[in-house]
Amino acid sequence: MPEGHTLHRLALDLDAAFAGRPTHSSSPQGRFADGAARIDGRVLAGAEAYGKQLFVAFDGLAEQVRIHLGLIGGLTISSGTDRPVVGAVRWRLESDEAWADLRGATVCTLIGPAEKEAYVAGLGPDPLRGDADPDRAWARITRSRLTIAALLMEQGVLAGVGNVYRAELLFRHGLDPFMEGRFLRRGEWDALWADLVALMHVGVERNRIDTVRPEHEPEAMGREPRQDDHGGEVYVYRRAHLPCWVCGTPVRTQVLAGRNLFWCPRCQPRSRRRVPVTRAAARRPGARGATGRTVSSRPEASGRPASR
DNA sequence: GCTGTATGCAGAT
DNA sequence: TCTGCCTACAGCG
Repeated sequence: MPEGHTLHRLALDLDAAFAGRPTHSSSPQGRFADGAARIDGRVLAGAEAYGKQLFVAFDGLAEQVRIHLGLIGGLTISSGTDRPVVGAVRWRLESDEAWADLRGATVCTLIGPAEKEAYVAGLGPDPLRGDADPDRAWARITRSRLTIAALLMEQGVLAGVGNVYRAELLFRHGLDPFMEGRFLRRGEWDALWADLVALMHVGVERNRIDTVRPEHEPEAMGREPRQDDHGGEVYVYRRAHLPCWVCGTPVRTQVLAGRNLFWCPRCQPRSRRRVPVTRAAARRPGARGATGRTVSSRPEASGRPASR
């Protein structure tokens, strides 16, 4: 579920459902019992996302709830009076009209203002925030020897971009994921940032990730819409070995920095400025370039084929 | 019922 | 660079 657009959408939805209203908090699962007790009965002041972090403030309390959904966490908001506890609910937030359940988050805790400031300071610019300064990200990228694919997912470089947006963004701009950040041109970065801002705003509106251009939408191509848990229409994410919507070439996949990377080898041709195959990476059988710093010329020799 | 996988990240090694 | 965490769900038997 959670890339930056999910958290910003949740902040909006929490505000709409709870802001300005007295709330009741509990922790059926127990792991947020202390925090829930501190905020129980307070009026919710507002929710705010920064990258993949979600902060919830309450009237008369300097501390805020900090939530990070991790890979599998979810926060659902519902209305109505029938409110069964289903599964492991870390935090339940209720008003007279609405209720929200948090499950599976890696972080749900109360933090003070200084602590919040420290977390936010460690994040790169968030394309979904009006106060974002893309030059901060550019400064990191343009002097980095890491792959552009790895850099886009680095939260200290860019806040809120995850595995789907990074793969789709690189595809839309025809960029080799393995190109070193320092070889990205300023004009290319400006285009990437502008595209991210637009794509992620669409993500917030639709509450899903859609990245295909009008001419590649299912209706335009006469194909079935994507039917899986993501819902969104994408070019390469999780489409390994399937034909590229643009050129028909099978989409490729490879593990990079512990995550599955997807790209079209034809639409995103190899850059002469891609991360070189170092002697060490070539010699060591296990070397797979997991940091994004080095890359094996024969990923299938790594002992763990990407899939198939 | 079990296994594998997932839009993430921290901490150990 | 690897493992662990937390939950849900698809795919398998």
